[in-house]
Amino acid sequence: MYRTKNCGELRITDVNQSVTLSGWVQRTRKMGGMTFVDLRDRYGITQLAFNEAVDAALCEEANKLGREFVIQITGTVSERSSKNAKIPTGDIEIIVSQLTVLNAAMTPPFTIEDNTDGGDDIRMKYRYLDLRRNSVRRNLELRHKMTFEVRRYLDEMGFLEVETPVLVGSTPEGARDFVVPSRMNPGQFYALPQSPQLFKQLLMVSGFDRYFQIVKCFRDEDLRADRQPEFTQIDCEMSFVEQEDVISLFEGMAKHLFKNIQGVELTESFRRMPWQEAMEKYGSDKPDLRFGMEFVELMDVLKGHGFPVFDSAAYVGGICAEGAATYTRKQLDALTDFVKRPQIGAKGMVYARVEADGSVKSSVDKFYTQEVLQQMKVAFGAKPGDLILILSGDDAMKTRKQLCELRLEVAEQLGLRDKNKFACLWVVDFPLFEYDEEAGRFTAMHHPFTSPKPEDFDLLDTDPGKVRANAYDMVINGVEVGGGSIRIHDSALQNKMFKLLGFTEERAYEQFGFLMDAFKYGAPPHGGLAYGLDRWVSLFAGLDSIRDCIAFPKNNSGRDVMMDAPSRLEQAQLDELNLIIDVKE
RNA sequence: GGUGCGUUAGUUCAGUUGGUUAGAAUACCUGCCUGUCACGCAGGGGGUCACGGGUUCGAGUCCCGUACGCACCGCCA
Repeated sequence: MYRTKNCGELRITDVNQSVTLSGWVQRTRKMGGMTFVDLRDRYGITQLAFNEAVDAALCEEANKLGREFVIQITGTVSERSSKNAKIPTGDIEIIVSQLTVLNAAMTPPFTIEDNTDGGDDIRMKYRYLDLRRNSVRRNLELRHKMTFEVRRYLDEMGFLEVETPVLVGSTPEGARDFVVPSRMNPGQFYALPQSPQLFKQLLMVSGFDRYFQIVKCFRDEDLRADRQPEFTQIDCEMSFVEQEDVISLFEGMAKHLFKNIQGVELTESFRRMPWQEAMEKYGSDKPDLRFGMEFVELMDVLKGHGFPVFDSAAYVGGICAEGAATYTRKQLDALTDFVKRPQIGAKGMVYARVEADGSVKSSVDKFYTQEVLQQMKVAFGAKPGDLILILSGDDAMKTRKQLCELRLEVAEQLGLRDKNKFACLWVVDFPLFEYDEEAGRFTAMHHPFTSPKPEDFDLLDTDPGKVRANAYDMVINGVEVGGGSIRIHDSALQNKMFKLLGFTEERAYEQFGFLMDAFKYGAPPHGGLAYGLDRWVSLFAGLDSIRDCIAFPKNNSGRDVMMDAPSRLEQAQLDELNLIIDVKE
């Protein structure tokens, strides 16, 4: 037997027990005739003690142990003469009588400690060593706990977990597909699913009623800190439901997770915000509501006073940062540079500070009377000590997005984006379509199976851009953790959608014929939602990147640097797949 | 496809105005040390300054290009 106890469970009450432990050598400390070894496994650290005076040969063996050696020991649990209050096993140590080296280890390229000396790159290359560290291991434990609680909740609610295929057909809409060549069908390819969307809708037609799946999804798009090419969704679908039913059940799941994972009891209903309002007040469809700083539109107040930038603008708006009048010129210049970065693209930034006497001092004082500036102050409800920041531009939507970036940056600087605080909301009433300038046509904002709101049906023919969808996103702290919609279950309406999206009838049938056929055989009204597991775990763990809660993530270029994938194929393999590679070097 | 930042010891980084032998911390090795737990003390080894080109009497340092990494924009129904 390799072990009778693990390295995290022995306590003072276990003294005098004989135990066998196995694990990794975290560190050895030689103190003359005494040698201490910290033995680690995933449960904790237990100190081993060797005494030269008692067994010189054994002590000599212990002195030869290197970091990360895998060893097995047998000994007696003993009370320490000097205890370590910092670790749970700190009251005891093992007086070792037997030591076996199960496997020696090379010196690891970085230290396996909470505060490792390793950078991201090297940690990813030796991810199996990185995973030995507490911080990374804890993230995976949290992930496990979350999927466990999700299954518990959904099972209680009568949901059935059904697996759907990973080798599916490619569809042109949406993100790029990862494709897999078919050996048995020369020249043909499978795609990896971007989501099990069609399958879960078909399961509703099949009468499965309440389905879920914790499932890998694949999108061949550029990566970000919160985007991996393969990621995990908690994918759900329900029959005979309206938007309200879906929202209420999955708000319940969110609350279940908050309670059982975070220990936070959320009693109030999540706030609902129409998409239109989110865009106007926060310049984003996923606003961070941990703090205020709502946009205030200033067209009426500031236009027509001779400041050319504002006079010619399509949008003038600002935010009020409470108590930020202490910002120095240098800090304000830095903020101006921030919004002028190419990624954000603002032309400039105007600031106005409310002085102790209530007067307003602005960077564009010469254009405005104190009276106008006071009107502005009133519009924000600003107090002495507050700082007003204003952006303007020719494109209202773009300017709002710039103001959104500024709002988040200022909040970050003021410490308002507290990782231990959570602000949950539903963004609802998304537009059904958005206009794609490049393609010169409407595309589905959510996906082509999303149903329009019945009261907007008439607009489908007259003004598609104004049609609102039965779609909803759950947003926590500015992170879109999930989203869904009530689907179309009527083949005529689905046909109409495809037509509006620029599909010919033949093309629509070729791509989605099976779905339209299915709708003709008795499809129940249905709808659902998918949560992004990786993002949600990151949120709960306070991580900056979803990579930290994925055991073996891809790097920025979509590579697995550990196994060095993707890689070239052997010619024989290419031949078998009927593939000719033509890479332009 | 684009923008910004970065690449120096096993690792994390510093390296001034371009100037002699490129440093620190940590890790590693050796010795000392009987209650350490980030042990301590003494000593030691360890460098293709990412790669290619250019400027210069002289380049880790300046310029151009390439590769790689990170963040972001586009993209992500």
